[in-house]
Amino acid sequence: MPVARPEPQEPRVIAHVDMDCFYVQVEQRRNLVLRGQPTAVVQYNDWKGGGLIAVSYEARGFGVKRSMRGDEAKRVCPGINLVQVPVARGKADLNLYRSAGSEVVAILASKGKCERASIDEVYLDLTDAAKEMLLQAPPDSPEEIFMEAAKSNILGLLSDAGEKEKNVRAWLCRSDADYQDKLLACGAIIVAQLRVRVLEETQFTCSAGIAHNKMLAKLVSGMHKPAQQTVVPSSSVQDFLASLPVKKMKQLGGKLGSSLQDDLGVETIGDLLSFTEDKLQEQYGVNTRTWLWKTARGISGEEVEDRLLPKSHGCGKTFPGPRALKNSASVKGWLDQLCEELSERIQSDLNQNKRIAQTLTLHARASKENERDSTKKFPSKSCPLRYGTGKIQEDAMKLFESGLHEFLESQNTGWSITSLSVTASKIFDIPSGTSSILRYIKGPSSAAPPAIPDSLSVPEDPSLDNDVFVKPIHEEQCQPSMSEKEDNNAHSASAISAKQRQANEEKRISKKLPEVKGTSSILKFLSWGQSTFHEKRKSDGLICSHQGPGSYSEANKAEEHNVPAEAGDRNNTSSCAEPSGSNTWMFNIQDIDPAVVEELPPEIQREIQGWVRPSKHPSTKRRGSTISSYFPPTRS
DNA sequence: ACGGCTGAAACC
DNA sequence: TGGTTTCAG
Repeated sequence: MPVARPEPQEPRVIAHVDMDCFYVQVEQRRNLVLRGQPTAVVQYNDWKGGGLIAVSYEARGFGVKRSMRGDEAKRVCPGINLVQVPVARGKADLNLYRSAGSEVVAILASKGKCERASIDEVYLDLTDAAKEMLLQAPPDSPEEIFMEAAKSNILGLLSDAGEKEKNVRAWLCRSDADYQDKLLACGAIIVAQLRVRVLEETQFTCSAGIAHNKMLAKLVSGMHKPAQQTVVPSSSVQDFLASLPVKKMKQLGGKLGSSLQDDLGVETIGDLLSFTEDKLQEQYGVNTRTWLWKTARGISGEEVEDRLLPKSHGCGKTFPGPRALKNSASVKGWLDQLCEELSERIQSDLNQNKRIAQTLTLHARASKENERDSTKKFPSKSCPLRYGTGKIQEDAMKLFESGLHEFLESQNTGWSITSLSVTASKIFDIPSGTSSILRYIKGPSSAAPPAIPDSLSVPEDPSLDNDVFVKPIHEEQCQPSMSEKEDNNAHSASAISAKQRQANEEKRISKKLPEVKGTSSILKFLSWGQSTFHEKRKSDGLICSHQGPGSYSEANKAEEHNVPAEAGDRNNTSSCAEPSGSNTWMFNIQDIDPAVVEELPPEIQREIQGWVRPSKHPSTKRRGSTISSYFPPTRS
């Protein structure tokens, strides 16, 4: 359900930039022969010619649509070029398009706050830049840029045939305009400039919408395509929305939009205006009602987030019909492939952007052998993410088994899996100055060395594959890791990540967030007597097993030693995949007593400082003896 | 037997 | 919270 946000009182200048048939453009840049030709990008050519995921404008002219099959597209447009998405590890590999998207983001982020909305879309908050331009009177922009801006489409600006560009020029610099329109005009010029730069530096064209909020900018960015931009002056909003079909509005393309049509007879956004809150009251919750009310009036307070990188990484594959997986071995095989890709991607994120993912989640779709249409769904499962391909594979398989067990409800029926996916989420920036901790996170085995002292290189260390105490590696021993230049899987240029990290760090401080939620790898530094703690699952909280002399088996023992919580202690712990028979306790990396830090090698001490802080974890409140020096009760 | 693969966000 | 659901492209 959409949620309305408070509207900033000051007028903003927001742009939404959308790449034109992006995957096609990426392929056309790789293979110039495809330029200007009817072209589509397709994945999996073996079944009915594969599914189209992007279509060039030439091909659209022939009636080729996204979500056609390759065969169908050939029928409609025999001359079409079908380019296949690269395949790696038996699945579509979108990295080529991801990094192309990053090229664009790096350019678009130069003029103001920039939010990566998807692989090929961004939002920009150009308010400051527009105000700045407005201070120079008259605004100075190169004629080349102004010419481009003059090609804008201005919503509500009536133009006699052939006079459009002249009228737009006039609109862009009319001196009697109100302040808001002047800001928008500057926004249009800035966006035109950015689009020219994108074209020059990447060879990609894009379209854009410029308005006072995200909703309106997004709404019009696709209105004139390709390679055009559209401006929404305040004065044209009412008329524009009045005739806009409800389904065109973002968030109303699905069930909510259908409900508005079917249940209330609302056909356009304008129709919504005649509905008072009372009438909507019977149908929808308060959030939806106020969102609808504001939306109908073109009001949207949603801010542009300062974020150039994705919040999660996922890889998945479907196994339709006869391809469904029916035994653990085949599931394991595919899961291994997916995890391999995921591991590679988060490793790139780590190396390039200094970000660590905390949670691994497994999703699957499944059906049971006999029950034709069991409504029962395969449950998602998650656990703390441990770096290293082998570990991810191992953990993912455990998550699968756990989910399968729950799915089957101890029935003895056969099953089949029709889709699998693994996702890495809860990604945090690593605070500057703590980067050497990364040496203890396993990197790609093919890693080549980077000799930069404070670099993020992650050396291969086979011992890290074992859940045992690992001695700190000295700087000299530091193996080189993958060079950043060779890392073509990377998500963004370091120029981006530096700027982004800076922004994130400021955000973190202002919000008083903890610097970093620790990665479980830190546990490797913590030993208790001759015991070793093994990281196990659960995101945020960690479930750890204890091995060594004097094993503790039951909750009461755990209590006695003030282990924060026994695994079954929390009502949702049962959803974790736990190794049967092992002793598991849950605690949080943030629960570590600062005293422990003193026992650690100085190098590590410095690293951990700032990571160790009181935990919010409710299950850590009990007080105990021995182990409390390691895992003190929370004060709070 | 399918649009496949991604991603974000709100709800409970 | 983690897990589910919705939406989008």
